[in-house]
Amino acid sequence: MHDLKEIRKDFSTFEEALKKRLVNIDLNILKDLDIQNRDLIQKKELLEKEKKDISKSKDKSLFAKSKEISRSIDKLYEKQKKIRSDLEKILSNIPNTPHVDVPIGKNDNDNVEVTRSGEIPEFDFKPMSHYEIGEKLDMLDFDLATKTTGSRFVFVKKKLALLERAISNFMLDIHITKNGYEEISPPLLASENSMFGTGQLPKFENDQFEVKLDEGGERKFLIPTAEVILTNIVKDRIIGLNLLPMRFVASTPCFRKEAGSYGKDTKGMIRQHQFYKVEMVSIVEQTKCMEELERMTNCATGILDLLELPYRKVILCSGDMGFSAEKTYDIEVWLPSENKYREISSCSSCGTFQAVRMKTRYKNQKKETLFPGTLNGSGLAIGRTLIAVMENYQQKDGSIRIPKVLRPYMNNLEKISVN
RNA sequence: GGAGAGGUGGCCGAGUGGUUGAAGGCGCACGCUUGGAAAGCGUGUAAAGGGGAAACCCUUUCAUGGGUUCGAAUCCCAUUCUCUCCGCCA
Repeated sequence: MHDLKEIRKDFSTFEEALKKRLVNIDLNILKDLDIQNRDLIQKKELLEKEKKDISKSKDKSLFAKSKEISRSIDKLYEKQKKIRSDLEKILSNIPNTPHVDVPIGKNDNDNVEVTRSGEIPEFDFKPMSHYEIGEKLDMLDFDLATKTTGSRFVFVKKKLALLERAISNFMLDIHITKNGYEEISPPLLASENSMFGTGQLPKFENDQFEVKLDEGGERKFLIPTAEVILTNIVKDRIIGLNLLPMRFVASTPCFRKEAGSYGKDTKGMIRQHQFYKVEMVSIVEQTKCMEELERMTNCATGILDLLELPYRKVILCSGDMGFSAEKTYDIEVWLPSENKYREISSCSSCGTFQAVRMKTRYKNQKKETLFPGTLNGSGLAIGRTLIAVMENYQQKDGSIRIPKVLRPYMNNLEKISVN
């Protein structure tokens, strides 16, 4: 969410920045409400002062008047409350503005490749897709998932399940021991308020799985990414400078409705309602976002380097970024069966956008209270890493070689084949 | 599910109708002390909103929302969250 005070300073610049995101929002309404709001606040405060003075004076002859003032204040307050909630409604639906580094564009066609890395494997046979490999090995079972649950779920079985677990543990270990992240095993449900904090709500409710706890309390949602729960660790808090930067990592299941992607990636486990992901989150001083974004992206690509998988790094254009992001790098891994790169990680700086929503602040050196920057990135999507390993390491006989770094996590298994 | 207790500043914790934004402690910052550190001593240290070029001023805030009152952290009601005990269960 944008800080109204900041927007107010320069409406036109803000409007320009928003245009880059191709959103159509009439800022005149916002401007107008803001003026009305402040006007009402001033009137109300004037009356409050008067009332306060009477109460302090303890002059009985003025008590009746004080009561009258109370009624006027109530009226003003009702009006102001309505306007403020209108303001907040508008503000909470405005996406973050793009950082100056971000290329202007409409959609993923306008994203810009930054680097490529790794060798694209060559096969002397036609490489199979991960689901062909998996089904032949009887280690991926989509039909079974359809039977027990429904579409867009999968059973991963036997050695492939072990491989999936190995990938998760391997990534976590690297981030914890080499990259300075604190390991967290978080709740998989998030409150409505937490979902608001990171920007999933109110705008993207259709993508979320809501869970009924029949408590009558606050609504709860299955996390679409651990970003939600890890970032909200600092919700409603003022953080001491000595605690920054904070870096958290968790490996969790993620749940998404994938509304609006009907017909997309229906085959295989590229796009599921449930998938595992290792997620990194950083909370940093607001001046250090770009620095941290580079660092975090390197943590993600570092995993692919170790797994010896070919990938490229892409910077998303203004029109393709997520709601809360100010700058995003996607990392795309090579998938032989599709003969193209597919997203395996997305690292974003949200600037102060989420901090404002979460009411997270920190004290800087000058003891000023400021909103920190928040960043999140996959390090990496586990399901898609599994796919990438299967496809890039596949052998003519339908077996899969195991990347060297994963073998210690799999009893030194070198190859997955039938039986 | 049954019974009870409680939500106060960055944190802990006093405070039961009138300068209480709120004692005390911890933490933090600065200064003194020291060869340097620790300890010790001294000083300072809430947030949000509004106004102002600024100094600064004003309003609000003791879980949330209502109520009583000229006046509420303090009294009443509702909601919510947390903790303890019992039951149930991984």
